Amino acid sequence: MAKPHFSAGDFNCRKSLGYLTRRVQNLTTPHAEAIFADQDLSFTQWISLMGLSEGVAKTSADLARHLNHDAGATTRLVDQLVDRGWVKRERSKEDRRVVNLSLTPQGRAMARMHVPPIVDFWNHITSEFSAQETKQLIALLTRLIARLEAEPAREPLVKEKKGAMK
Amino acid sequence: MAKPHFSAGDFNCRKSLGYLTRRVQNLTTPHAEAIFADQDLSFTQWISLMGLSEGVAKTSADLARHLNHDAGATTRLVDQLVDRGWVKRERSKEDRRVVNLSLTPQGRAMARMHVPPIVDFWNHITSEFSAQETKQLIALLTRLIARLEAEPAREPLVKEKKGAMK
DNA sequence: TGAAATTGATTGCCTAGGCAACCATTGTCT
DNA sequence: AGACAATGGTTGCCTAGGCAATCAATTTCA
Repeated sequence: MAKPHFSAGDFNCRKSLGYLTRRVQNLTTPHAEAIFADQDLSFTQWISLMGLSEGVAKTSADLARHLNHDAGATTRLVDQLVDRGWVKRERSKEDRRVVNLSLTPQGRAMARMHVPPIVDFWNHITSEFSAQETKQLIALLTRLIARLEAEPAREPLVKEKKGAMK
Repeated sequence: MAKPHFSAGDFNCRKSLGYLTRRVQNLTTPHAEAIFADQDLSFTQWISLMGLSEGVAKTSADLARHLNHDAGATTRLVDQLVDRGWVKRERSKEDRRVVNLSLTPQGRAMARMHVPPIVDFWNHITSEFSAQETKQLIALLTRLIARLEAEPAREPLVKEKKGAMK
């Protein structure tokens, strides 16, 4: 194992991956949400449709993991998508616990329709990056994700907090 | 302006920066929160203390921008930090609208105390990265952030959504 | 085989955070 | 100076999402 890259002693958030990735998220999300502000679907809903569209998720549980949402929240999210006729629920034949989700033609159209403004935004933001740099960034993030996915998602073992929340 | 890096036609979320950065966030946040699960402060509270500690934020409005939170939510967040004796509010002399925030010694200790486990986590995750690669990733993210900060945070101009939310 | 643990999904309940209205203060433009 | 816009902060209200309990189905393992 190589020398660690970060040390607590001279910690500087501006050089920490946690801070930087979070900051990217905090800066981009408002722009993405603005794109959906006058549409009849939210950014989160669009992400869900895209997740189904691209095969990243096939069930509610997939979607929950994908969005890092609670299972309950995801059920309600899917409810909305079903209500609007964008998603279809179908009890699985192989494993009767799972409910398979699929996009309706309208859902598919709704997902695809909002891709261009998002792509435009990112092209705008990365306009000063070279092709090489963009590629590098994508590759590094992909490796980081692979490493994180290998890491067991540890759940909060101790439910009680130290101090009373009151 | 160079050739754009992304196109809507052959969109693939696994190669999109929005998807990748969001995924990093979704995968890391649970780990970070697990670190605070048995403590008497939350991850968000710790981030706030760190923001004050590192001078990234000096006021409630700063903190709101920093966390990408609503001003109201931030007021209540600060309330909690003040109640616990970690943060002090002080009306500014120069601009009597602003309330300057500062860490108490306890607040400073609380912030610093939780740095090591976070750093350990990131060292663990990046253990297979070379020093060069880590540096590169940090540099690219930093440039991305600079570009995003230059971009005006567009607010939702049209308040009404297209379809009735009901 | 059968008991226990695991997983998927749903629901009720509760909290963190978004939205809007509000006031005070400051900056800007004429 | 005075009107108007912009900013900082607080509060009430509401919603999205977290937690826990529950049930059904499946897997694991003694």
